[in-house]
Amino acid sequence: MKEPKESTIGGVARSAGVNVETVRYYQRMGLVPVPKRVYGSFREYPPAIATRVRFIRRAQQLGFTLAEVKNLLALEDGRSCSQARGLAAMKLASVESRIADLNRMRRTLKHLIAQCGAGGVRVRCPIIETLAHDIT
Amino acid sequence: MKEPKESTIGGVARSAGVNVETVRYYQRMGLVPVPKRVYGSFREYPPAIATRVRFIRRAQQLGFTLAEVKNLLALEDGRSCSQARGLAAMKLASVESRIADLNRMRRTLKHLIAQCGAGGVRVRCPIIETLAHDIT
DNA sequence: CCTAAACCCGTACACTGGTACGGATTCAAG
DNA sequence: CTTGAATCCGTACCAGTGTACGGGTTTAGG
Repeated sequence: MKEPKESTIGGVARSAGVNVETVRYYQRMGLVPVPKRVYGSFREYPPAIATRVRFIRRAQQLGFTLAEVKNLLALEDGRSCSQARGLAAMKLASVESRIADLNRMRRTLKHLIAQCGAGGVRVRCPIIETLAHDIT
Repeated sequence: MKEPKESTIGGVARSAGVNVETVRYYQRMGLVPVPKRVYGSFREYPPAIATRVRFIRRAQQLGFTLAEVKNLLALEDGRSCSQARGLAAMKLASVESRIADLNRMRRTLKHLIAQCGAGGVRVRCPIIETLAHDIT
């Protein structure tokens, strides 16, 4: 048994780049289903589960909490398309607002870096000065 | 004593829109200085501290952890401008990468919403279908 | 068939970012 | 001067997101 089989929890974890315990945690949180045991005692994980775990990680990296991810995932089991659409629209709005914030941050940082590079020796570093006051 | 004085921890908290305990927490974490007591027993908070707390909150909203914020704030005490510049450049890179991720998410969400609105009744909602597979 | 490696499951612990509490002290308005 | 609010400080607790551990079971390579 060199490496865990794809269809086991270990295979899922490896394939999604997370700890086995993390997968189990997501199961406890209701973010991924717990598959049935087949022929014995090990559970059989279909490929969709690894996909789902990867999705969860991506969403987290973008700043969504597990609770929010759970809502996103609920779309999958959702009855109505319009419900899903509404949820997606809300997510879109929050994503766009995040982007706007980050763009402001980005502009400021670029500005600061440019100033810092341009000006010769000053009494205070412009980055230092500005950060102390406002960065939006 | 209708409202706390500006120069007290309560004033700082109110002015920055956070809990007094949060300010104290930031002090423990070394994110804001603990001013000296003057004439007695209450500490005297200069306006810069409220400014700093507001900065911390803004940075947090943009997804920076307190540890990262601490690095940002270290610029203020930093010796060399070039050091500050390097740090700012790293932050800029991470901000830009976040923006790129979010833009991908945004495009996908928009696409999904459009599809959902356009197509009539389908077997499966396109949002649901797509989320299950990839959203990047 | 034997044995190491993986699974299973429950529980405990860890780290972040706070929030709450309680007793002692201090301030300031009436 | 009294009294209620605010400060100070230490400590304890909370939720979120995992990670570690330990003992029992199952699997599969040799």
